Amino acid sequence: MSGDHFHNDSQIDSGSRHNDSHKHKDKYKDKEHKHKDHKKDKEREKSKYSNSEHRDSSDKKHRDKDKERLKLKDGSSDKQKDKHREKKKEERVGRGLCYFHIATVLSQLNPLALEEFPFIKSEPENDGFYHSPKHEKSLKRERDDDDAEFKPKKIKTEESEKKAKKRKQEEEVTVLVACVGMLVYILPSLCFFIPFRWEEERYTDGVKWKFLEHKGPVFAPPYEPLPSNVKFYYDGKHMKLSPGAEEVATFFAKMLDHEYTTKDVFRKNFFKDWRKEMTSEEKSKLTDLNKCDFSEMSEYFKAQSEARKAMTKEEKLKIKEENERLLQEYGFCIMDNHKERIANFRIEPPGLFRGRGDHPKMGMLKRRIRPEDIIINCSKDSKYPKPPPGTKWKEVRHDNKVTWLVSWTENIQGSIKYIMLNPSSRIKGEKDWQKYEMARRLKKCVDRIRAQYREDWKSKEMRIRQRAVALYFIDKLALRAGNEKEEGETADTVGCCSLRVEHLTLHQEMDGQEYVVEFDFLGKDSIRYYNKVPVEKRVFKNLQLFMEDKEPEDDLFDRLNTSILNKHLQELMDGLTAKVFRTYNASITLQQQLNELTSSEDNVPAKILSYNRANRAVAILCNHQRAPPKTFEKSMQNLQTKIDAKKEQLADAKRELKSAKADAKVRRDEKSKKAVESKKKAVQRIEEQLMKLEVQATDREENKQIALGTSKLNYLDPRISVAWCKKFGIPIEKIYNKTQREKFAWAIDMAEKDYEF
DNA sequence: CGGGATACTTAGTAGAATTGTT
DNA sequence: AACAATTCTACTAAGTATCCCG
Repeated sequence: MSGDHFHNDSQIDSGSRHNDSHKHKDKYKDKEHKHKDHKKDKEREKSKYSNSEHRDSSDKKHRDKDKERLKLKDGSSDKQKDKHREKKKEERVGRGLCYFHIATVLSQLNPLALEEFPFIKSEPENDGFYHSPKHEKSLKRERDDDDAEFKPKKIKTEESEKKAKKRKQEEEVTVLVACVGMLVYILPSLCFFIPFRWEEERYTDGVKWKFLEHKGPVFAPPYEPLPSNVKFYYDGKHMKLSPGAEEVATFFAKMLDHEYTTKDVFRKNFFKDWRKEMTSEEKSKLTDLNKCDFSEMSEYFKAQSEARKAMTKEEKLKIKEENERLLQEYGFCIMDNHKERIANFRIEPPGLFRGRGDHPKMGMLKRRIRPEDIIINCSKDSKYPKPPPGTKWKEVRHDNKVTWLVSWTENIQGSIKYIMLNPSSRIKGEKDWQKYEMARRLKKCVDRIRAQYREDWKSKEMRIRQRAVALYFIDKLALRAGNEKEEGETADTVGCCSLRVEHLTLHQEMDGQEYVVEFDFLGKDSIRYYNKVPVEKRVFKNLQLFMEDKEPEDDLFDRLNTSILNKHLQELMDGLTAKVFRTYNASITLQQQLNELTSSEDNVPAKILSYNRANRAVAILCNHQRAPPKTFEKSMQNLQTKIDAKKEQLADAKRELKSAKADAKVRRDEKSKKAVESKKKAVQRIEEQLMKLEVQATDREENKQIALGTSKLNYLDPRISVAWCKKFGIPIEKIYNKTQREKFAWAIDMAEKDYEF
C-alpha cells in the first residue's frame, strides 16, 4: 500500500536537526537581506567574470549562461566560507572532495575550467579518440572484474586483495592525473602559455558542443507485403487490400490479443485513420470495423514469431551480427573529440498509437517517418550524414546550443522527437551531476524555505496561501509540479498544481489521527496516487477554504500554476524548481534510510536487503509502481519450497552433527574429530544459504508492486550509493549493473566512503 | 500574462538476453 | 540441453521547464 509514509515526517524533523540549530540566527538575517542582496550578489558575481572574453552584456543568452556558471560557483564559494570549520574534514578527504577542492581553487583562477569537471582530458588513445581518464578507469576495472569471474573462487579472495591494492595505486595515479590535468588549466591563466592541442571547449552562452559528427538515423525497415495466402475477409468475403491499407491492417492484426483493441475509442480512432490510407474503392466497401476479419493475419504473425524463436543458432547469430554492425555504424557519434554512444539511433517505426491510461488518441495511426521529415543537426565542419539514395533531409542545421542530433515531428500530438546521446555520455553525465548539486544546494536552504511556506499559510493573500500549501505537498509528498494539459489531447492526469477538488477528501478525524487528507488521483502515466496523510491544522483549514463553494471538477489551486510556483522558487534559491524537491527528498531519504538500516555486522546479502529497503522507501515516496510480475505468485511459491527444503536439509545436517559429536566422544580419535568439524561447517553453510533465501523472499515480497529502477536511475544521487558500497565493502556490481555503472561513471570515480549528500 | 514551441528528463513495459534449474 | 525464471535493454510516452511572441 502506498499509504505508508513513515519517512515523511521524520524527514522534515531530522532535516532540521541536521542543519545546526545555531545557524538559525544567520538564517533569518539571511532572509531579511535576501531581496536586497540577491541582485547585488548577482552583480558582484558577474563582475568577477567581466574580464572574461565572452562578456557581452547586451546578449541575454550570455546572462543566462552566467547564471549557470553561478550555480556551479555558488557551491564552491560556500565551501570557502566554511573553510575553517571544514579544515579537519578536508585532511581526511580523499579524491572525491579533492576534485571539489581543487575545483574551488581552480575556479578562482580560471572559472571556465570548472565546467570541465569531472571529465579531465587526456592524450588520444590508439583508436584516435580522447577518453576521459575516469571512464577509462571504470572500463579497466570492469575488465579486471570480468577476468576475475572466470577464475575459481578460492583464488578470487587472494586475487581481490591484490586487486584492492592495485586499485589503491590506480586511484593514486588518478589523483595525479587529475592534478596534472588541472595544472594544464591553471597554466594558461598564469602565463599565456598557450596550449596543447587538446585545449577543450569552454561552454559559454549555452553552447553544448563545438564539433558534432554522426551518421544520421536508421529508418524503420520498409513494409513487406503479406504472402498471398494470408487473407483478409470483410463480411465473410475475401478481399485483397492495397499495400497501404494492408500495412495499417497488419498493425491492428498484431494487436488483436490485446484488450485495448476492444475499446471503443481505440477502434474508432483506428478505423478513422485506416480509412485515410485506403483507396477510394476500399473506402466505399469497408465501412464497418466489426465486419473485418484479421484472424488469418494475426495467425500469420504468431507463426512468424514462433519461427523466429525456433531459428537455428547460426541464423540467430547472423541477426545478432547484423545488429552489431548497425550499432557500430550508426550507434556512435563524435562530439568534441569523444566518441559517444547514441541512445536511440533508430527512427520509431509506424504503428498504432497506444497512450497510457485512458488516452483519447489511442488507436490512431503513427505515421512512417521519411527522410523528408528529418532535421539533421551536426557541425558545419563535419561530414554530414547522407539521406538514403533518392531522398532528401528536411533540413540540415548547425545548432550547437542544443544536444540533439536528429529530430522529427510526430503526428499524434505534433510534438518533436529527438535522437540524443546515451546517459553514459559526457553531456548527459555532466547534466546529471549538476542536477544533484542543485539538490544539495536545496539541502542547505530547505529549512529556510520550509519556514517560509509555513509562514505563508497565514498570508492574507489567497494566491500566497495556495502557493504555500502546494509547495508543502510537493515537499512533503514529493508530488510532481503538475503543468496544465490540453483537454482532450491526453489522458486526464494531474500533478500538484493541477489537482482538482475531487482528488482529495478531508477527514477531520480518521483512524485516531486528526486532520487527515485523503488523496486519490491519477498522476504521470496514469499511475494512481492514493495516500492518506495527516497534515497540520493550518493546512487543513486552508484546504477547506480552497474547496469552499467549488465543484468537484474545479481546480483546487485556482490562483496557482507551475509557472507562478517556479517563479517563486527561483526567488527563494537560484535555479530552484519544483522538481528539485523530488530529487532532494529522494536522495536525502536514501541517505537517512541507509544510515538507519545498515549494520556493519550484517553479511553482504543482509546489507543488500537494507539497501533495497532504503531504495524502496524512496520508490514509495515517489510512487513508483509496477504491475506485479505475471509469475509473481508462482515464483514466490517456488522460493518457499526451496526454503522448506533448505530447512529440512539443515535439520538433517544438525542431526548428523549431533551423532558425529557423540561418536567422537566415544571414539576419541582424530578421524572422528575431523568428522565433527566438517559437519559443523556443513551446518554453518546451510544456515547461511537458508538465511540468504529468506532474505530474498522478504525482499521479493516487499517489492511486489514497487519499481526500484526509476528512483535509482533518476532520483538518487549515485554518490550516496557508491559511498555506501565503499563504506561497507559491498562490490558496486551488486548495486549497479553494467549500464548503470556506465551512466554513473562520474560518481563511481568521484565519491569516497565519507561522501555526504 | 497566455499559449505554443522547444528541449530535455522521467516513466513503465515488452521482449531480448542471461542465468538458474532440472 | 531444454526449459523456466530473472534481469536487462530498448523503446517511446508523458512529464517538467523555459523561451518567445503577440
